[in-house]
Amino acid sequence: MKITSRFTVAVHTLLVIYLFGGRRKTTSEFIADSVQVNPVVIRRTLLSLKAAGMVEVKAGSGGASIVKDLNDITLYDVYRAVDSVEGELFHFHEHPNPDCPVGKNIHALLDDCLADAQRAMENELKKVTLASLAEELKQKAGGAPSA
Amino acid sequence: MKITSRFTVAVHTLLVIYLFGGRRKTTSEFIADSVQVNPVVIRRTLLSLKAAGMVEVKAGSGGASIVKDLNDITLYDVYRAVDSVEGELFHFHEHPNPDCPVGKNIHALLDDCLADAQRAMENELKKVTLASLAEELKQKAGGAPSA
DNA sequence: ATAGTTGTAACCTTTTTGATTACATCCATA
DNA sequence: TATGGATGTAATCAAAAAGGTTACAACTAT
Repeated sequence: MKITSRFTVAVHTLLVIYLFGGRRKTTSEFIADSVQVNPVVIRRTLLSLKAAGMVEVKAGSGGASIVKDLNDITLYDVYRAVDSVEGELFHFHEHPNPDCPVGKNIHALLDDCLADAQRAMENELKKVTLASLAEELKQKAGGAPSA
Repeated sequence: MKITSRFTVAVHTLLVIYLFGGRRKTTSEFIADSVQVNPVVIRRTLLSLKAAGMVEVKAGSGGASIVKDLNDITLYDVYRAVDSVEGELFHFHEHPNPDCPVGKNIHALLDDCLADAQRAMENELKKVTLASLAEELKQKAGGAPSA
């Protein structure tokens, strides 16, 4: 199975707000047009990012803005903010037979390994800040985006 | 989202065959009783493990046996054998708007990071051999399992 | 007041998993 | 060589999760 696209949608959302913030009113509809999903999906994403203290959303008048230093937001933070993985990454079969020596011990045998693997993945996400992505984006997109 | 339990089921299956091989006929039903899933699920698992060259299954008479040195089987090999993750671990939103500087570049920005994260997770799985798990299992289960 | 937005519930569809049933095929052996 | 126990595999089913979509109340700048 794959990790939900909420994660990449959320990163995309932050980058749109960053790049267009100030020059445009970054409404859910505007962002949705860049991500190409339903505006409600973006609103839900913004709620998560707001709960994580990354953005602020103007209720009636519209528009989102970033309220945390992008140097202090890693991909891992975004990944967590939108609950990309609920608890454990690996899905265990739930009722191994406790009357079998394998069934009785399989959890003890695997839990640590699997947790290590998950942690290794998450630690990679911690290495990347939104600031570095934003910087790279600016270079790729050229100094003055127009779309 | 979570990675399919096929993975932990497959590891469990191999360990049952290892621990009881020789003393019992490890049929799909016997293994299913330890894992606590439907025997057909085990048969499908065994087909995957067979295709990966890890086990041999006696068609008519029944029973599976391990045909590869457990030192040469890592958790990663099992993970691959049962297609735990099909391609990319992270699910990307599929149609970002190419007319937006963010939509146009989001893939280029994230693909490497996400691939690194996935690779880090998989590399952890490569560190663990079935032989080490089997050894640990023997210790935990005591020298002479009876169930 | 109004027009444009957000917050949020409700519902639907699609996809994926795994459970289950069913049965043809296979094979050791009695 | 008939048979009983297994496997291989297709066909369904149901449950869970993710997104898409509609709808609308509440909010706010003007």
